[in-house]
Amino acid sequence: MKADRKDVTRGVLAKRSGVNAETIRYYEKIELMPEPDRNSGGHRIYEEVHLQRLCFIRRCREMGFTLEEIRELLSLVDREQVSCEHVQQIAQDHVLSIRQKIKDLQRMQGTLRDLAKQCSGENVPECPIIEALLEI
Amino acid sequence: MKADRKDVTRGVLAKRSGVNAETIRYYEKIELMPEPDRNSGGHRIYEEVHLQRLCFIRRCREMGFTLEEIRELLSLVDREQVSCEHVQQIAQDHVLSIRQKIKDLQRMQGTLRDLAKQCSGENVPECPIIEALLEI
DNA sequence: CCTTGCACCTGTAGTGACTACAGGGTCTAA
DNA sequence: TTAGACCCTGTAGTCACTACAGGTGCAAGG
Repeated sequence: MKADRKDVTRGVLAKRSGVNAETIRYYEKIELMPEPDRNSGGHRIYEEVHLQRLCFIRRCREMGFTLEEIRELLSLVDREQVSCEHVQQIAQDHVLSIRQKIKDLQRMQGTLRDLAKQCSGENVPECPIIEALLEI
Repeated sequence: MKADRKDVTRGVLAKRSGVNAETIRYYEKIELMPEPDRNSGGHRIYEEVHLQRLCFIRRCREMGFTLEEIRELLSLVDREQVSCEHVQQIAQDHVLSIRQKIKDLQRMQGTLRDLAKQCSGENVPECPIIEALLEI
């Protein structure tokens, strides 16, 4: 297979998918992406199916799914055994964990704001934030 | 220095501070915690000041500060150059990054709920969540 | 005094999800 | 033809821990 100027190389796939080129190699290594064909020079040449799969992964990552969760979703797709029931279970679990993270962050924000309220913010050498944090 | 049943060993410090015993060793290695004295058998023996510092670190971690941010806060304390101005700047930056994280998570949650709404959740072999994620 | 068993010691490797590098080879446009 | 952009490989680094292996110290019970 000779090189062709229209070949989708790793860099091109990276740009089209919005996934870093090194990350694509990483996904291949951990077997989240299949090995593509190579041209005569050993360069990876991708097909449309790779782009679709990579975009799927990117979107899932944007929604905070872990790679293992994505692996599970992809295995349903690969085995053509997608069922609403199963997918919705995974999605629901994920929503719950997001909700917990939001709660945790809101608590942090609250505590930090309470502390900052006691603090003048002026250039004085005694800070109530530090004092509070140092109390045993 | 002989061993003493009242000595604060690493395990005792771990319990009192709520920080994992291995983590204490890690904090020492990265020079966030100072090296304590050792008894004749080579075991670490901690003082009150270590407990205070470790609790400070734990509280900061609970508020989501990175170890590098904590290092900065601690260096102010160590140099006795705490100023409200500086501390409040660090705290404010941190509040902003927390707020951004909350926003990101809320967006995720929204998208995921929109997707899930289109999904019956029944045991059917075509899931609109997957379909949507697969679209290029 | 001796033994048992827990806590401690050290250094190192693993986690997740990448990212960056070194030291080479390939490809393309001027 | 050649410069330089891209690609190849394997490996090491990131963050904040956590877990392990293989050995030593210590306190309490018999």
